[in-house]
Amino acid sequence: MPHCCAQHAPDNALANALEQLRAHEMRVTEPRKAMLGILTREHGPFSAEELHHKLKGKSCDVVTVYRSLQAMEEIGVVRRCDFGDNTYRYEINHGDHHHHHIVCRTCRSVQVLDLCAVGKLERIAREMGYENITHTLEIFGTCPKCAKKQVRPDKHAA
Amino acid sequence: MPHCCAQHAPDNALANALEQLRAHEMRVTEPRKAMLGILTREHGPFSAEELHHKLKGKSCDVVTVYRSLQAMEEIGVVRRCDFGDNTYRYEINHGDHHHHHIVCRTCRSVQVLDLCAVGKLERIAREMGYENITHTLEIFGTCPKCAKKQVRPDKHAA
DNA sequence: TTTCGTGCAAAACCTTTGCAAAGTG
DNA sequence: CACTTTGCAAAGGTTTTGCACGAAA
Repeated sequence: MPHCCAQHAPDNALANALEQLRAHEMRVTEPRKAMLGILTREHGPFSAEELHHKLKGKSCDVVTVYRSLQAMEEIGVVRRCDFGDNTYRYEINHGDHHHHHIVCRTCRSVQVLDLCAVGKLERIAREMGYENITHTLEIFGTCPKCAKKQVRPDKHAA
Repeated sequence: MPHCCAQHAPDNALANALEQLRAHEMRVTEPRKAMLGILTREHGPFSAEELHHKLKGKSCDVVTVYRSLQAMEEIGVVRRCDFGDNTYRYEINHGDHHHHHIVCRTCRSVQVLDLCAVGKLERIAREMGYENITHTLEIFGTCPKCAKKQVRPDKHAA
């Protein structure tokens, strides 16, 4: 997949992320570099388990993955997504240029929606005195494939 | 709190919800009536535990609360919110007229944002062939109160 | 009566925590 | 060297599952 702009090319994104760690007085460790390497190179949010699994060689404990993701989420290096299956997933946070997801209610497949229109809500929040504002937005639906083979489309439909 | 319109007055909302259960061939049981009574009368999303706690007298098992909420979410009677603390919370689903929340990153207080601007994204999803489309949108920030007494505002800031 | 919902108990699951050892700046 | 991060083991907490019983349509 070609990248929209230089800033989001894997290498730059990785360098950026590491820079953010330093800016927040966080240590740049092997596990963190490895995790961010994956998150900047591969696309699509991963759960802590999935990410840990991808670290095969230079493996570290799953706990470290959890802790790192949490720390990096707090400083905005990664973004946390909730796809409604009791498991949080993380993706690299490209700042302004972020997107959202459509999650199939049935097969849990994920597609990207490269558009965000939440500016109005964030502005209101800011006017209410909130700081460090972020948001999460996920869209759910039944994907075309699943809609077709649905046995009883109305039973579990909204 | 006065209600925006008759449709969202507690009694009507409750009747509506029960009607939706029947429309989906779901049984109208005591626990479900009680749960929906609370969800239509009291405001603010509740976790399964919280809801169960509010059922004191006509109590049922927590498991039933979990199962009912899940079932009612699937048919769109309630909406599930993720406030980033590993606990799902549910609120009655007023269909079109829904709102969103600002959650304080620090004290977890919640305020309502009575506005939704996700139409564009939902439209795109529909054009992609998705059906039964819904979404979740939560805004996070540090509330004014917490921003003031923050010891090291930059350490955990985005 | 047939199907769906509930209770109870137990499991599954993801995530967090404590503490000593190791690594980073 | 001071401070942060990691590993391991264990706990925590929420949510799910199985099965027999009870309730709704």
